[in-house]
Amino acid sequence: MLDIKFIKENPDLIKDAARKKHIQFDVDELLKVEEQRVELLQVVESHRAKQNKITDQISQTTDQTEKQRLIEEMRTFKEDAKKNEETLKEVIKEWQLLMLHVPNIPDVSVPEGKTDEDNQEIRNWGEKPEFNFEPKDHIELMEKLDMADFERGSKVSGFRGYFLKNDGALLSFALWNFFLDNISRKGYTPLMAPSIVKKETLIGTGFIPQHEEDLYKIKEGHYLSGTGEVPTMGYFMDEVLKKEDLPQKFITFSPCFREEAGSHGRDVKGLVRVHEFFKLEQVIISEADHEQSVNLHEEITANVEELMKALNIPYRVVVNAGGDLGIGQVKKYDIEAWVPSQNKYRETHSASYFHDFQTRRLNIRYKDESGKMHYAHSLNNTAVATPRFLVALIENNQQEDGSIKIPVALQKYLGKDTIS
RNA sequence: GGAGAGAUGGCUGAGUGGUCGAAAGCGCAUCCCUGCUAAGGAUGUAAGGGUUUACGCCCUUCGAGGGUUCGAAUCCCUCUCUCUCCGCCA
Repeated sequence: MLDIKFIKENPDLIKDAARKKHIQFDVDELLKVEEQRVELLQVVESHRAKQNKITDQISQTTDQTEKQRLIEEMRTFKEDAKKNEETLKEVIKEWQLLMLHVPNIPDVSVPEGKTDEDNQEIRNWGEKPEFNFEPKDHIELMEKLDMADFERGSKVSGFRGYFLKNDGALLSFALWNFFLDNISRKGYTPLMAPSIVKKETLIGTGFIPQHEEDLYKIKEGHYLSGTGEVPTMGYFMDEVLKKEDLPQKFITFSPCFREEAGSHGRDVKGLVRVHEFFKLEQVIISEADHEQSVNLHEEITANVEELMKALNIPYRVVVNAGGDLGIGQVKKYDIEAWVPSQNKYRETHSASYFHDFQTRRLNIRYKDESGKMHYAHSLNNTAVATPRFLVALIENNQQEDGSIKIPVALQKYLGKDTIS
């Protein structure tokens, strides 16, 4: 959500934001409704002011006849206002719905483009492994080593179901601990967050109304969150924070659930795209300062790159094109790990910042030194998402005999140097 | 699942039909006193919105939504959440 004043003063910026993000939004329609809203508001408010005045008179009048007369007067006076009050309510409803669809302004450095194919690589790291044998994909590798069971996964859970078994399970725990350890050490507060979340948190973070179809709805008003970002942002919903307590940095662990609506033909096998997975997510609530947001965005990206390097997984960082940004994102980097079996980089992490888009919807504010209220800024990035991350880890470290070499940094977390 | 209690400003907490946007305390801000990193005193201090060059004026908000009433923090209904006791349970 953006400030309506800002929208009124900069309609062209909104138009351009919608264009760049390839989002349909009619700013003029909103401005028309806004005009109606203010106009009606003034009529209704002046009527209410009069009403309040008479009410005061009634309470102060000692003359009983006069009192009765005023009360009679109020009865008819109230009737007159009813219609305007009701119209105003409807206009506000319409206004609120439109406001939820106003896209946030993408940063000037965000490249033009419609889809993730237009994302631009800004750097890459690591040597793509050269195998002197035919590399296998993670499915084959994991099944051979009894690390995963996909057949029973779909028997029990259905499409995209999976079991992780033996070292497949242990490797997941090792990764979680590795990332949690290293990132919490940087001052991020470990948090285990609920996955069952209320609708407000999803509206607040921008997943509803835009992506409701990708959420599992479990009962009226309750959903399974697709990311720890949602409950972590909800953590401070409707709160006023102290400036000196910012930034708040979290490393959140949570199960994540995604319908994957509209992606039925993609990544149908294996662990790349599943309905339920686990994620450690970095979430930051910071001061309302663009420069600080930018710096923290680089920080949460660097946190991951550092650990990718420690795990010796070749990756690249792309800056996402306008069309690949969510409605609230100002800028986004994806970190993509090299996947040998597919001979391409696949997204394993996604780092974005939102300015006050989410905090405005969630009503997360802080007071500065002069006592002025501000909506905070928010950012987030994946730390590690399993089982998808296993794909890159396993495939890049496979040996000719089908065993998996464990990167040195991870060995102490798994307790061995090879899976065989 | 059964029974009961509750939800008030940044926080704690009074307030059961008009004088309440709301006592008191804490916290915070400014000033005074003191002169040593203590204590005391004074004043101020909710948010959002409309309007205004500005001072200001006005509207809304006491968990959410409806209702009763000339008038609701206060009465009624629905919902959400919290707490206590019982039951069940990893």
